[in-house]
Amino acid sequence: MPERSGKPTRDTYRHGNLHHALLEAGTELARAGGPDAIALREVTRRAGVAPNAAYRHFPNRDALVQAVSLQAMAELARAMEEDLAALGPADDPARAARARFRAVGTGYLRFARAEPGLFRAAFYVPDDMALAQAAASAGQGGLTPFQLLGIALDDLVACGLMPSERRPGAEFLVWSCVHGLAVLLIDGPLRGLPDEFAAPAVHDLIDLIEKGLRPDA
Amino acid sequence: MPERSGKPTRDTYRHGNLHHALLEAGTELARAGGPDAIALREVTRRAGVAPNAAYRHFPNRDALVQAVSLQAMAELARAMEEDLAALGPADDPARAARARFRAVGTGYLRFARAEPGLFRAAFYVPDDMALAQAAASAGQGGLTPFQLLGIALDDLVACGLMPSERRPGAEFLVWSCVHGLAVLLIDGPLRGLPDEFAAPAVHDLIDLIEKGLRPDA
DNA sequence: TGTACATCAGTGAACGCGCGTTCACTGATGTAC
DNA sequence: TGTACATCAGTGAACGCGCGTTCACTGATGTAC
Repeated sequence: MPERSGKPTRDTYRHGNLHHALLEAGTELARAGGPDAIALREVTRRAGVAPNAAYRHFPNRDALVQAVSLQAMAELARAMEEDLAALGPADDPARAARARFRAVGTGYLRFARAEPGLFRAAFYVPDDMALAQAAASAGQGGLTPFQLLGIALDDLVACGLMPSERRPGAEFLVWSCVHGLAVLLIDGPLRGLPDEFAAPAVHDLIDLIEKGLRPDA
Repeated sequence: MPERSGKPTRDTYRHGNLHHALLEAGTELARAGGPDAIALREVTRRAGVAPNAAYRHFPNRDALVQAVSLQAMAELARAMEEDLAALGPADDPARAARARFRAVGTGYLRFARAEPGLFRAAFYVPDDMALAQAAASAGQGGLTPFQLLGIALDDLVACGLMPSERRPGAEFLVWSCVHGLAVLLIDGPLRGLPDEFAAPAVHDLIDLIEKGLRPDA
């Protein structure tokens, strides 16, 4: 007759894979409430372990949050890769490049809306270096969201859909536009906007960006 | 020999204008640490008053935070109006419309970078209606940031710099782009980017938007 | 193959913190007579 | 003009909460002989 309390129980003294369990519980908390919702005590509670047991695996709360953040960033990359993978084969390379560029944007925004908590966690940046940490936040293809966008932009340039002199730093411009809509939709004044209004906004936004990147005439 | 403690003191029993003092202290806390940093107890401490005194003026913490948020939004509007006011008189109406449009964007981003805490507070949206509250967050001109942007867009349309069929909902697209850069610069991976890199990004971003809005050729 | 022992993952209890909120109160202020 | 009184802004003390982190510990595991 085990299971007499609602808490997870163990029959072994050692947990087995506590590190992984903590990460997993932290991710669930972030999924529900963003990075601020990751409380060490609650995480250990969910792993069925004393609060201080976490300190065997992470130096402090912030380290756990950062680990969850990296995992969330990788999930974001995976979502973008999914949208890319869903594209049919295309004959025209320019059409294909455009489609891939759009998929990068729609994947990003789809993930933000589907997993707002994880999305916010992905952008939890502690205090120090920011861009440097980009590695290790890759999807299964091994590429980070930032790299996926970079490749899509390179493709646009290669197909003449974007002048090469505008390429340097273009990631940041495009990223800004897409990220802004994501933030307004999940946290900001557009929070809770139903799909039938959000979807065209996403479409129109990517149109605008694409048009803004194109050669001048 | 007053002033024996560091705390603000009063010689009157009544505070005088506690409501205002609480708002002010809340704004200072938000300025330094965003909306989450607004703690009722700290606010009352700064006003030199018992913690529960706040309840004479706000039903709970959230109400105070919302009041600070509205004030911050008004400051944002004021910053945008400043950039607009700094424009010299222009002969060509199209040139003037473009300049005003750009000023709306640069004002927004200037405020975000100058007052990141207040900027974040301005976008504190509790749980319920979001866009509805827009009123009462106006600058001294009586216009909200959203309205300032709308007027700028109307001007672009009037000058033929934007097709009128793209006008509906265009606020949200433009807002997204600018807001995204703001967020990346103050909270996100571009946090702490020095001015000499941020300034051209702002410029290029507004270029991209403007170009994306223009008629097709 | 059996035993002694070091390792170190997890325990149990406690710390101090700051928070939001509620209670019954007090006493200065402004008004009505 | 002077006095009684209602109002209500601010007091003082306390509540329960959940948090991150530290301490000295225990006991299962895996290794060395």
